[in-house]
Amino acid sequence: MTAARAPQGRVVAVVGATAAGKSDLALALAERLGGEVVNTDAMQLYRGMDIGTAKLPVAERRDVVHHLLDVLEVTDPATVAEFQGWARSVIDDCLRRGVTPVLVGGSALYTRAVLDEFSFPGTDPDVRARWEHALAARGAQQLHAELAARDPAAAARILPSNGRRIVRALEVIEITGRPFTASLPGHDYHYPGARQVGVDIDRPTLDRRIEDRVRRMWEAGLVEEVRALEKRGLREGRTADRALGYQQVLAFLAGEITEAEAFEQTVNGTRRFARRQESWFRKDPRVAWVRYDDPALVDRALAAVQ
RNA sequence: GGGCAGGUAGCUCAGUUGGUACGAGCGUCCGCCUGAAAAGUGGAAGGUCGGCGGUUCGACCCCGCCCCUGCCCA
Repeated sequence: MTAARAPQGRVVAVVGATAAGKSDLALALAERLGGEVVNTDAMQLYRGMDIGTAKLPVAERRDVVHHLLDVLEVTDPATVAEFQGWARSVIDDCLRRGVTPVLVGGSALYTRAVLDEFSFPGTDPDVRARWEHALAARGAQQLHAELAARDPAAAARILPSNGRRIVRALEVIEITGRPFTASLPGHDYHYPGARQVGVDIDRPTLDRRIEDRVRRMWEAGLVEEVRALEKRGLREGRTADRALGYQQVLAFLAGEITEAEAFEQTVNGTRRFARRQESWFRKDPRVAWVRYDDPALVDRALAAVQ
């Protein structure tokens, strides 16, 4: 898992906000480079979650090989650490074959975990469960105080209200016996030949495209898709049931909100998500940005990854 | 034409028996993020309190007129 052992070769990643046009650009780049697409989207990992995740239909993949789509059941939890392993073996295999892997996906943490030097301290279900119960029973403030006693540095960086991060910090400290690193590592590529292209799009246009896309999802039968997945255990999922669109349709099917509210909440939630994605990708100085509506989009992107 | 209710942040609304608007949610903007990340989190910026006049030391809150919205009666 060290940089020295990573096979040499070009690795391309297409990043940016949802609905900006990443999938199309990645497909075009893969065609031009004779490469293969590698999904880095947490939700497109799920089998059956097609409409709501805007997964590129097989018929539109133009004979380009796509990896890491449909590898999980909706009842399976998705985790970054596990994904990192899968993605790296796919990428390493591509590189050994002399093929350029083209990563695409909106999950920024997943992309970075694969592309950068990023190692995870491990996990222990029992330890985790114990801290989660402690969180439920005592509250985030109390646990934060406990974290402060064991690891002042981590406590200083994690807000007292952020229960999830507090639990993970306590878990890591307990299983490793060492302090928890509460901040992200620097921008060091695990793959020396890595290049990132970002699709740049203005907010008003993006907001419009998001609403249009969600409307098309509804017309394409998102509600039916969710109903079918519900029978396969979507509700019991740890990760899949949180996906935008799915989460809202589940609430609608449970009678908690109306269908119109589910639609609206999906649009708004997706817009908020897009903003989070942008703030994440924007701060990575290695990303070369290309305008979504540039007539020479593909050529410019190609030039940026040479 | 008359009556009633209302016109406070981009939106939906709180609020002050007259003393510098404690505003809230949503939205917007900015940020954080190491095994749930389409998740989880923090902060900031926004208001001549419909308009004009009057009363008052002082009005968003009182009075008058006007404008706008909704409902009711003619």
